[in-house]
Amino acid sequence: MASRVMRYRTPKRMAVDDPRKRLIETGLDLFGKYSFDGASTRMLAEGAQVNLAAITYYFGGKDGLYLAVADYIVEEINGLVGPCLVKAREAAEREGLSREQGIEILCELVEFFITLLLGRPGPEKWLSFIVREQLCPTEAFGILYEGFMRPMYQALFGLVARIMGEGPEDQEVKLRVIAILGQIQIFHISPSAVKRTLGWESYGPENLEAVRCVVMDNLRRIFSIVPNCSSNGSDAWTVL
Amino acid sequence: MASRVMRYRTPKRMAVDDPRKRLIETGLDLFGKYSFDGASTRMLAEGAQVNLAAITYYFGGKDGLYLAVADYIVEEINGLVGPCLVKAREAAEREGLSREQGIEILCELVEFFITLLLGRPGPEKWLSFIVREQLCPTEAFGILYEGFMRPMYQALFGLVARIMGEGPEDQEVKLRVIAILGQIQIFHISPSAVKRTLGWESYGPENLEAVRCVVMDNLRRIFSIVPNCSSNGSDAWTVL
DNA sequence: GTCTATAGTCGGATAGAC
DNA sequence: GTCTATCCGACTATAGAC
Repeated sequence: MASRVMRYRTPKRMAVDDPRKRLIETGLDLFGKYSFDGASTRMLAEGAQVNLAAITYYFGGKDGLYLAVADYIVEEINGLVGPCLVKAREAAEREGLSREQGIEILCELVEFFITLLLGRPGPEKWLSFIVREQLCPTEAFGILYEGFMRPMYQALFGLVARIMGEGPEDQEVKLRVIAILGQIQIFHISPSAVKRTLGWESYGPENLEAVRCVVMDNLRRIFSIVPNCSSNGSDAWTVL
Repeated sequence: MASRVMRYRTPKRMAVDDPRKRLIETGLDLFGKYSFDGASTRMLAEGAQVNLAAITYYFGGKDGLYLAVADYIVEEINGLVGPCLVKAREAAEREGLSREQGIEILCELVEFFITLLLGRPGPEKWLSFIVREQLCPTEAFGILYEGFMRPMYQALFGLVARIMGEGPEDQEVKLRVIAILGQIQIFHISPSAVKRTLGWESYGPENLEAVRCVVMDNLRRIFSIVPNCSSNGSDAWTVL
């Protein structure tokens, strides 16, 4: 993949103590925490324990580092969820896939997302960065959207369309998928409110299990029956 | 209410052309769009069409304006959702409230939230401000949380606890409420991704109706039956 | 590749006229 | 209350030694 950051100095290998990598990971942390303007080059250099001038040397400037962080997020996410999406795409096109099988694969996928996002310390940082780009999109948003959002949505749309017996471009399918992702997303995006409300200090294993349990249960309920949700006011329910 | 902003210059009335009010509304807009650091005092003054020195004069500085915006958001939200929360609290304590009645009131409440947040141009600005405070809480987060989040959560917990036949402090009740709010929240927090994915230019009336339809349907499905979601792995379903 | 020193810009706050 | 002018600190970027 011809990454954008390659326009500047590129090392042979990305070693653990590579100043380039340290800068990107510090950028992910600080841009996410404090926003682009809130994270100064001095903070970034100090956090990565590199010299101030290294930012310009490696990335051409603060903007370049910011875009490199976006590239980094895309690579990390695709590395982790890529195999799952392949599975989802394969299922969506499989001949004779039953509704139950489809739901089961969707459940596995959602469960994977929950564990991935809440279970480890890293991914919470991605979310802050991504959310800020959603609120006020810059050039980095295009990298994120085309890099992992579009493929992820497409895979989920295809699978859920299959479950609901609709086309992957069906609007209700898309809205249903987005709503489900919203249930997961809120636990990352509103950690302060969630923790304060629930009296949690952090997302420990038992808290993660409680979230997983409720979201998965909601998911199964939502797909147990699918209605005709047309805007003509019809409330007919059809069992597929 | 003894608002924090009252520590500085206070006008007799909050007129439409009041520079104080213009600054607060501009602050809401620009802090939400560009973050605290991203919105400079010069941008704020120009946006509100007041002199640069007015910020210090009225609010003691940029920080004071920021906190005043938080106070303003709390007042606006409470003015709009306050009556609904009263209704929810009343229902939660009503003698002989049936499960169906409880669900109906919950649906009305959620429907109100959806229309409120997606139907008008104003509230989307609150969300950006609030989300930024969630990602990186400052003193303003306490104002927001105590001002409207806690009361709102409490009211919803009480109602849903009643529907589920649990106490308002039950963890599953809380998680269920948060997940439902997540379904609504994602449409505000990820407008860029949602619009791009759905090919929407904005949240017009017909789009709003589509979102409402799916979220309300999910809501009814989730509460049609309530399972024992204990962590011992039991998958028993109990109809209440 | 790494570092220091510094240039040039822009930020928030303030003094003081009106 | 409103405005102009200005101070001072912090910021990003760069030149150039090593």
